This record gives sequence, C-alpha cells and structure tokens, in this order.
Amino acid sequence: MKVGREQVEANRQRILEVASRLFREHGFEGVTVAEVMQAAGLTHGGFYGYFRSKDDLIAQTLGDLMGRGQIGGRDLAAYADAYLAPAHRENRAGGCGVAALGADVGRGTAEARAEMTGGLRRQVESLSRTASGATPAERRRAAIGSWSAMVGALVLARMTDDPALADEVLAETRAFIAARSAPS
Amino acid sequence: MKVGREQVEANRQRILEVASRLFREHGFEGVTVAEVMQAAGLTHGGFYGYFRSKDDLIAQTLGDLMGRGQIGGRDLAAYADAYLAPAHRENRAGGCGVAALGADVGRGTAEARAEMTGGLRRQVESLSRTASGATPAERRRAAIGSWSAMVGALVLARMTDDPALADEVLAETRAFIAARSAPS
DNA sequence: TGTACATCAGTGAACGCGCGTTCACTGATGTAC
DNA sequence: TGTACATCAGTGAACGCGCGTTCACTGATGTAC
Repeated sequence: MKVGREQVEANRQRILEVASRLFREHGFEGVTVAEVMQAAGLTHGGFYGYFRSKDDLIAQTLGDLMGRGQIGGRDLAAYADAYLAPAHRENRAGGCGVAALGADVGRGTAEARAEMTGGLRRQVESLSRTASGATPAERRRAAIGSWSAMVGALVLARMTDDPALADEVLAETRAFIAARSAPS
Repeated sequence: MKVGREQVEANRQRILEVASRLFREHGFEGVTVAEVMQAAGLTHGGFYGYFRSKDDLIAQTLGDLMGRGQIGGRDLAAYADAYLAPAHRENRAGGCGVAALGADVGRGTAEARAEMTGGLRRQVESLSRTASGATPAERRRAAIGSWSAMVGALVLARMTDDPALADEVLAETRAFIAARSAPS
C-alpha cells in the first residue's frame, strides 16, 4: 500500500537509525537487510525502494552517523573522559562508529571509506580546537594522537573478556592522554 | 589418500599460517573455509580433520598469531616507529592482528576473546619493560596508552581513502607517543 | 468540494547463489606377523 | 626383511540453510477534472 510523503521520509530516517545501531552492535556482516527492515517496522521487500543495495545502505548509514558530530561543545579532556568511560565500552549500539566499524570499513567499498574519511577530518578539526599546544600544528598533533588513543583503547577494551583489564585500559589511556595535554 | 605424520603437522601449521594472513587481510567473514584450504594446498573436505568448525579455526589462528610476540627485543620507541610506518598500513596480511581483527573479535566467540586477552596482557607487559616512567605503574600506564594509540592510529590510517591523511595520522601519533609528558 | 483514476510505497513469495558442513570413498601409510 | 592388512588423511560431490535481490501484486495516496 502506498504511503504519504512525510511518512516515506520518516521511514528512511528510521531505517538509517536502526541500521546504524544494528551495524555498530553486530558488524555489517552480522546484520541482514531483513533484520534492518523488521527493526524499522517494515518488510524486507521494500528495502530496494530506499537503497540500491546493502552496500549503499552501509555507505548512507556511515554518512548519517559521521555527519552528526560527536563532540558537542565539550573540550578534548571532557570528551576523552566520556569516550573512555566503561559505559561507552558497554554501549556498542549507541557508541562510536569508528571504534565499532572502522577496521571493517578499511576493507569496505570506496563509498564507505570516503564517508569515514570525511568524518575523520571533521573529528580532528573539532578536537584541534580545544587540544593543548602552543601552535596550531601542536594542537593538531595532540588531537590526532588523542583520537588514535581513544579509538584504540575502546577497541582493546571491547576485545577483552576481562572487565578489570578492559577498564584498566580505558582509565590508563585517559590518564595517558591527559598527561600529554598538560601545558608544556 | 593417507599422508605421513610429520606431513600432517606441517599441513596444520600451513593452514594456520595462511588462515592468519587471509583473516587479517579480508576479515573472518570475508574468507571461506574452502579458500583457506585451497591456499594451504588442500581441498575443503579435509578441513574437519583438523578443526571442529570455522570458529575453532579462528580461535586457534588467533592463539597462534598472538602467541608469537611482536616486539622482539626492540624498545617501545623503536617498536612504535616500525608499527606506525606506512609499510605496516599497507601490509594488512602480514601486519598486526589486533588492528585488523580486534573489533571483530569483540563481537566473536568466548574462545577468540580469551586468546586476544592473553595476547593483550603479554603485549602490555612487554611494552612496560621499556616504557618510560619512574615507577612500574607509570611505565605500565605509558605502555597501555602507547599501545592504544598505535592500534587506533593503524585502524584510522587504514580506514581512510586519503593516503596523505593516513600517513599524517601515523606520523603525528608517533610523535604524540614520543612526546615527553610535562613534569607535573 | 467531490469523484475517478493513475501512481507508487509496501508486501511477501520466490530465486539463485555461496557458504559451512557432512559423507562415502580412495589410496598411501604404518603395523602385525 | 618382506608381505598382508588395517588405518586414516585427503578428496570431491552433495546437503541444507540463509542471504541479497527480484517481482507480481495490493491498496492507500495524490491528482486531474
């Protein structure tokens, strides 16, 4: 049955939203097109009215996910504290798309990599604004190094089956970043 | 046809070796059992004489891969230089298993996560030996923070479709790790 | 404003392919005598 | 040492299932008059 125009746009947004959460939780290959559509309250046949293929959904989901900046006014230290909290380790579906999917995107389509590259550029520029350092180059370096450490720590913490070790990785990386952000 | 005892052990080692390279390059789900066996010079039917399942192969491959330490006598700074070299970014198949597969293992079986946890413990202990710091706790902190930054930088560099940005991430993360924390 | 019709979002069965896994069979190995 | 036989690593066809994708159809929406 046909459906109204604003309903179509709402459906499209809901598909992207649920796909984003499912992909972050289970990975691209751990989620089927039918599961995405069911989670959006639709049947799988309608999928191809919205997207050309599953790869197209992946690319558009990443664009949507990377489009909305994460930092939201916090400075680098406050952002790192939130990013490296145990709550983030446990919240895959609502957490950082780079830590959850970055390695898989590296093996993915050109479109997916392009979306993530744009997101990386914006993230580095955002973090550079409040990173510590006397010159723009120093602040950019602190932003890049801190972002690498955040992403890596979350990957390591989620990989581990020992919660104590996982939380140690998060806490020590947080301190490591803070130590390098002290005024020189 | 039956085959000699040492041939069986050699085949087992070759399966683990080629699986390790294929998994790092294409991910667990991007490699089939038949591809692994073909790369090892065997046919797919013989697979189950060596492993109980594909998941069993994954766990054993990770055990084999994490078992051999990566650092090999270098100090933390020298190891970071090699780890964050562009050559490592391009060499997925022969490179670090954590950066290539860590996020996927986080969603994987208990066996796979246990193997990676053991590898993480050994890596942190190894790096702690040559990390800078006045106390063991400070050295361990430097080891964990540096390792997080290395893994994250490699994930980010490989995710990006812009080689200049990728190499910037590697070089700046290298400098970030090398930077001495300000005296407090 | 009301009515007739064309459009098209959504449905669900079906297709085709690839994958992990199984299995009957083969023939070289290793052993018992 | 040589021979007969049992073992079992490896083969390749086959199975069954799940997945991405297609398609004929339905019926509510939006539009032309």
